[in-house]
Amino acid sequence: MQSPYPYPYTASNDGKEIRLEAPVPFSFDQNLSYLSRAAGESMHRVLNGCVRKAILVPNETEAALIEVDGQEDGLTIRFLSPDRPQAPEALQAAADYIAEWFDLRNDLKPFYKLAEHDPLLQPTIESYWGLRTIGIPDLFEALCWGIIGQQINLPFAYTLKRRFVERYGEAVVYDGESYWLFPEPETVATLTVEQLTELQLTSRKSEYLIGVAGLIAEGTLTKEKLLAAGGLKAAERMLVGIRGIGPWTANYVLMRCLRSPDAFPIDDVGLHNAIKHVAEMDRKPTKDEITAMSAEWSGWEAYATFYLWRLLY
DNA sequence: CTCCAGGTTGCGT
DNA sequence: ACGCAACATGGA
Repeated sequence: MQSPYPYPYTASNDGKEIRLEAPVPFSFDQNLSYLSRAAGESMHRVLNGCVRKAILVPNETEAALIEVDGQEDGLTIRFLSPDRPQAPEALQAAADYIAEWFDLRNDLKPFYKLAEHDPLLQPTIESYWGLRTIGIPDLFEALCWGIIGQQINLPFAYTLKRRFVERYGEAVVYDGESYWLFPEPETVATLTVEQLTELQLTSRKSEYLIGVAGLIAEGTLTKEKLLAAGGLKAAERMLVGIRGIGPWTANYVLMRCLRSPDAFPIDDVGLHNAIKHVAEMDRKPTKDEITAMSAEWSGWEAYATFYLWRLLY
């Protein structure tokens, strides 16, 4: 795991738009298609071939609403709100957010090379050429989403997230639509279990969310500490030590937030179903079978998982 | 009605 | 270390 560098961008003359180059393989359409797939998603909105999302930028009290458009070789990010030229820090923050969101810092060519010769992955790289693991750059959001999604079906998980976000988050309103910011850990840390069970989260998940919020609010748990832990396994141990975070959630977060290409949520039932489907099995694979099938994915388990998920979701 | 969902904990062998 | 009930509710 490497520490992130400022992602390069070029700014337009009006100071409201930036352009990022994307490394090959990249397809904006594939990534937009992924972002469009979940009707219940509350953290972004796909409109007219673009995706809109509210983000926080440094030195501003007001959240920004950005619109991301793209082509085969890059992305364009426009500030819709506030509608004025942006400070360089805000432009850089948007560039870095998008680079994390679309995983522009990982070079996928080695994954494509190994996938070409892999019976399970070969069909996926043809169908989804240029798809990147769409991320969840905010650590608290990634952990909450992992916890909320534990052991329930995906549509219900989206419903619970929406209730949580719309109750405890803040919104930027634009064109009559609300664009939500994820609730702050400082806010969630002070909630009671009852305030979350009202939303139909289980009392256990409510405890987990409040606990994780506290760890992040007090600075005990940060992305920087996870990145500095000393590799994937050390970061995983750090996460699994937290109540409510098991191996699945830890690897899910390492994959979608810390951008570890070798994170591997091997217990994931969606992965099991995808393998059953693509390998034309009449039952789900055992853990040992998955270990055998994934032996050649070494270093790219996260991408293999994400591409296989795409077959089902 | 039954079974399964993008699992984890805590307690029992 | 490994097995297993409990958690709780929605959707097929």
